[in-house]
Amino acid sequence: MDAQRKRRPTMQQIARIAGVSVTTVSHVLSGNRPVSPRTAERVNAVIQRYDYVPVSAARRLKNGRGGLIALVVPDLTISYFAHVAKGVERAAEAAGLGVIICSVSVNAPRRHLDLVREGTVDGIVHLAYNQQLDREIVALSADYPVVIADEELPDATRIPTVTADNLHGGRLIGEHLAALGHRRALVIAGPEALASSSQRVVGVRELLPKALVLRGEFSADAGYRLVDEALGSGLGFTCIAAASDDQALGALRRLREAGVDVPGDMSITGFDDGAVADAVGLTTVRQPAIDMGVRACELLIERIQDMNSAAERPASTPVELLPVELIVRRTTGPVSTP
Amino acid sequence: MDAQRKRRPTMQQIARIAGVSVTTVSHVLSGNRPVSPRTAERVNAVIQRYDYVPVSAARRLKNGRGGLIALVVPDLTISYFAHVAKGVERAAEAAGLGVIICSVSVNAPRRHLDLVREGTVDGIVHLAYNQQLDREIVALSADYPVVIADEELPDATRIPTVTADNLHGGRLIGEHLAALGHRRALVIAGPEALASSSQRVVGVRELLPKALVLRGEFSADAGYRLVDEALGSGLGFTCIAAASDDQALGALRRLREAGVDVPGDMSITGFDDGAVADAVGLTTVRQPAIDMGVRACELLIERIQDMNSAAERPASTPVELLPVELIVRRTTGPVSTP
DNA sequence: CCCGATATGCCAAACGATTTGCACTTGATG
DNA sequence: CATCAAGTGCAAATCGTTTGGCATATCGGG
Repeated sequence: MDAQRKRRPTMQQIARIAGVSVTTVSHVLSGNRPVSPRTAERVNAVIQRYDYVPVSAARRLKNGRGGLIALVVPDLTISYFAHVAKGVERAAEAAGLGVIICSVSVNAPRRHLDLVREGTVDGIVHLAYNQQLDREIVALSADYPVVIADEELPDATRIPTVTADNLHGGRLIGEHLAALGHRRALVIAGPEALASSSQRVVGVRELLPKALVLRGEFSADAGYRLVDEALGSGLGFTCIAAASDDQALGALRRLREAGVDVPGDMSITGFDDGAVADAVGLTTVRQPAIDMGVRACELLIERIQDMNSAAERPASTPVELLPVELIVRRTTGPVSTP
Repeated sequence: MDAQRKRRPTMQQIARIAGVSVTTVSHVLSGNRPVSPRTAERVNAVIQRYDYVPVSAARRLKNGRGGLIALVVPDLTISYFAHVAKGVERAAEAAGLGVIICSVSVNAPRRHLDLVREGTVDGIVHLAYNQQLDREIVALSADYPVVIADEELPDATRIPTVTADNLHGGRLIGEHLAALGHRRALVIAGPEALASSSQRVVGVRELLPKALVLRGEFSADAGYRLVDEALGSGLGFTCIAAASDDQALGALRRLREAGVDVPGDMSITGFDDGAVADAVGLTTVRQPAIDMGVRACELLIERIQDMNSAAERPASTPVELLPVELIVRRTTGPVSTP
């Protein structure tokens, strides 16, 4: 029957049907030049009727931009990142932009950088995490709009950056534990190279100077393993401050296996306030994930405009810090006095 | 200083520098015509040196495809969906395709459908959830490559679909609870219109025919509210089978508040086996989220090829069912005999 | 009723890569 | 030496939209 595949109408055809020129149709769509209401209405009617959508590739090819930005995420299954993504989407939508999200692939970590090079997107928000990419990001940012979120890159003073106030977050944890009478703490930190983790540790130690620090990934497994180590070594401590909720979860599991009562015998805190924190009643620091996404997106939009207007770029951009908040739940309590 | 913005090289320039024609450069890239190894190497060297990446818009404009597919998700912050996304990405990468992810926006739910209409992507995997979009999806699928995942759409027999074996999952729950001696159950179902939820309920009731069914969203809040209702009405039951982990979580919270011991006084099960399930020790049914993503992506790739070769399309496509698995943890136990 | 101001529409040239038909140069093969 | 095949170049058309230059219609004021 219809061996003829239904073809999407082109702007030419829309113009012909509406009885105007392509120029006019284009201007109805873009609003770049005034069009009489009557004409506009007629054109719009035809567009509706034929469900016409302009081919984005043509537009992009012609004027370099396509109204699409990308968010690059290490791993979407980490709920914290997913929330940042939500924020980016919200802000982008408000600005009339589309957002696409890409996880950085293990096999081809640079693939997503090409998205901006090849012009599929106008700019990217990069959730830093993978240090191996840092240099490339910095290099890329010289020629294309890039914004860093969640992590402060060393030697990247010229890239707009937004992170949580990790230092203050650490202090909040420290104050809370100290106020409960704790003095000897085990701090489970993230990878050393990450500024966010280091800042948190610094904050905690301001209030608990004697804290012992162990490092590991942000995962639950790492938390489990490190607590296992610490217990094995017979180190004495009455509380654990983890650098992420996931680590805290792993720690909790290990403690449960060891028959340690939380918070009776041991207090424990996380960082992030993801969904699991609420589920298990974990005391933690809430990072404003959604807000972070929103701000990052806004910064990117500015950046795109700046680079396009060929304006002078400032020599350095301050890092924007977002406020954090202590959420007290059921895993922290007064130090036990046997 | 450098008021001159650095411009990305065009294929023309690459060709000139390498001392060949554009034709040759293009063929080196596409492999569409044999090129001598020596020439290819020289061209590739230049491409490397200048970090050349072809403008994707031009390619897409010329030959209609761009090697990019989209995954449309209701809400990425639901960890189950994030895992499906991971699977899609994995399969796409294996096929040399790029993946972009978009959450369906509340304000502009149809925005992402335009991604395929406007040709930004070659096809989409749609995680169904939002019934209001169902019709549009069905309509869209007539002209563009679309695959449905996770949910079976009514009247959509011509759209390739992959879901978990929800019926069997329900049976597993039912068997497990029945084997523990439970007879009177409260089933917390999802929205009625969703086939996945209905299937789960049917499965449970095969083994526990007397089960009482309440419906609500898949969220924790809904679980909390429904259990609250059930307790208030003084309905007698010894176990709760929720249609999602989140609902189960809400239910658990309400039970804790009511001082009901789990699993001593009440057993409870979820569905999904997301990260939280492990964290709180919830007995649940594991859906193969990642596998689902992989299969959906593979189906989409087939579909894209089929539609492109203008082949006859089969009148209907069978729904592909993925196996599920019961994961027993700490929230289920033998019925209490007072 | 005429004239300039303003609003609106049309034409055609880009944008950058792909692809096709044809011609040409090699080096190898019979 | 004739022939063939593979490798390569050239020029041109194409994809669909945008946009600057130019032509025309419409309107108010004098």
